Amino acid sequence: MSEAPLRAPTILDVAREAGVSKSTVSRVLDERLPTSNSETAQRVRDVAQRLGYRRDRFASALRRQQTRTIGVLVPRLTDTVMAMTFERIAAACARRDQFAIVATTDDDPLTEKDAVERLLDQRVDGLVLTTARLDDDVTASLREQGVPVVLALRSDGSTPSATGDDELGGYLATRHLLDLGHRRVALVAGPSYASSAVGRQVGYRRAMAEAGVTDVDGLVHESAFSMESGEEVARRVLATDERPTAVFAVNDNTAIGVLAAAQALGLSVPEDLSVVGYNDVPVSARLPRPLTTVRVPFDQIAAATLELLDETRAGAPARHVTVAPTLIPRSTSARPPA
Amino acid sequence: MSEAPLRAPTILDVAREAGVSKSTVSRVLDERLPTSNSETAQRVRDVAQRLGYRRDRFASALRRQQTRTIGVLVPRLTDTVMAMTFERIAAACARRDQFAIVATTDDDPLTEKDAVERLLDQRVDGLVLTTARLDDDVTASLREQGVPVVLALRSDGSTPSATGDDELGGYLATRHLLDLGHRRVALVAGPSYASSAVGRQVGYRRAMAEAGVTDVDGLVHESAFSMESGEEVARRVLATDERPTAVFAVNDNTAIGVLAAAQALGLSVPEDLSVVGYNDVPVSARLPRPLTTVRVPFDQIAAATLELLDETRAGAPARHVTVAPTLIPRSTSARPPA
DNA sequence: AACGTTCACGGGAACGTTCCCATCGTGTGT
DNA sequence: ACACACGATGGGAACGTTCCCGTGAACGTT
Repeated sequence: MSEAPLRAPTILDVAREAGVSKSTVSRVLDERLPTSNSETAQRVRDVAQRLGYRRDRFASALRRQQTRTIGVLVPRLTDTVMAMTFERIAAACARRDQFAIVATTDDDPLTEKDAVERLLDQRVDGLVLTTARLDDDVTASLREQGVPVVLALRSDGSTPSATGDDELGGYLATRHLLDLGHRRVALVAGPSYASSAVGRQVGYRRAMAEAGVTDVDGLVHESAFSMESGEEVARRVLATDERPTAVFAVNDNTAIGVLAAAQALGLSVPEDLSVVGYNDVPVSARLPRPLTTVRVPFDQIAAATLELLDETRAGAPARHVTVAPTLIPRSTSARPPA
Repeated sequence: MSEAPLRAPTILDVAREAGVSKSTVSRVLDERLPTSNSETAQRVRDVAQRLGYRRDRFASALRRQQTRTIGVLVPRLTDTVMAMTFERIAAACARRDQFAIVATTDDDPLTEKDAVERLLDQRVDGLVLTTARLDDDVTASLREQGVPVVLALRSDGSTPSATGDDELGGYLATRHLLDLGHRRVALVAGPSYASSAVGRQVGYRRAMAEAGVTDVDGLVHESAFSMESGEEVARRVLATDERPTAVFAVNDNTAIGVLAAAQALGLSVPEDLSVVGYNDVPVSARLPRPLTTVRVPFDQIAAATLELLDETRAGAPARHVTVAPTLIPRSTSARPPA
């Protein structure tokens, strides 16, 4: 039998109770102004606290014309990389008293259009896209509408972006395999519309060239980012006569697919085949055979993303932040068979 | 050099352009009213479309006193089960012109308090909790505040809830192993504060009792829901003399941990040990040894959740919806060693 | 033809906040 | 003692929408 308060207390209730005007309350409670410690301010804060006042962000947003909410677009949240990225962005938002909302595109341009609309309907102050395609134009159309946009994880060359250094990561992964003595190192590459996949491939090629392996085209196999396609591609690649002794997969999902294919073909890892993934998603460390992979500092990317968004809103020129990944050697990489 | 419109068009712009009053525009565009096809209505809609009018949900929410936004609380999004659940809830929301926002608790009561506050700050119309503990009181305190709350995936006995039939699922999983001829079937149970874990254990015990295995207490081992704790528990359990020939793990993560432990101990699956998981997260089908598991219809749960939220808002008495899971046999379960 | 009923429409207040501006009291310098 | 500046305060308009209510036109009934 709790008596629910019929109406949430407003700034007027606080004002009346504290014996000041609503303007004063508004000023005291304005988080953007320097906090005053005058007697009045103290009293107002006390009263607000006591009444359980909480600002109506809708009234506030209506007047201020900004919502302190940013929208994040991801292909899907069941992709752990995307879930991690969003989680970190949301946490970074919380720290700066903002809020992050998310919508999924399912990698489909039509769904993406729709998702963008739904985020804009929420009147977000800015948009973070993790879905950028090199062949895409959503960012252009958004910029035309005056919506601040920043890319995370991927870049498109023009829009401000915060990404891992994919070329370095690709280089490190490949170099690790080369250092173990492998020469026939295959790349299960990602789709060419994703800058991250392209970058990793560039790193791979650089490492291979450095090691004197010049003819790599036959070793590079495009795939999607998924486990399914990783498995499918690997089944083909590993069935050939000139089977590679190691595979660098564009991400952990793909690597897991490769591992499944190896298992199915009766190859043991790492004795017959070394595998390196990318991203270090949580499951990677817990696979029956813990996966050698490249760890990306997602929280640095998240933090940078929000800073870039601020800059963009302030009209600064586009800037590109990249953070360095590190190789995490585990049990799926070893010397090649003799 | 695109000339960004300085100001988004408002209802007044539409009214002026269409030669009617703002009231009329508001009525025509009110999605809750039956859509009129009068000439005026047509014209207003055309103009709105042409000007690119989009309703300011902040002004709207301020006046209507409801936001068409619901808040979802999950432990973490990197848990694929939670990501799936949220994705389905968000999709169901989109279908009914609502929006779902999410906050994470990291399974920590303090963080949870904070997350709830942040969702309430967003003035959500209702809250969905996937974090309910049987020993908890957040729901009570929320109800006192007059916030509509429903539970998903877990229940607490009193709050309205939409869950899978965990007892049935536990029964199916265990029965599957028993039918294969196993008798020493261990349960890596989940934490006792989660109704889902408790339900699965009840189902397990029922199946075991039916099969005439009476003394199961020594076969039940509590764990958290994580891969880590699955591995840790399994390392202990599988090292004993009276080693079980099969393990039913409370969820897929735990099962993956069990698989890792088996690998580490040199046991091959399913020859030496059968393993069954729960939830059928995407990775399960793609493990080197695809995991036998129990599939939960998450979209039915999501849809039911939103219906329950409506009911709760309307003041209906608490109702509990459970949906039936199905067993998905894959490669980690087989007859016990002879 | 007078009347009541229905309906579409418009004016204006309200939602809760912010912010511009005017007012007032205090302190400072001359 | 006076002019002036400055800081704290309060009144009121504004943000864009919804919704109550009043007006008048159209229609049907007697």
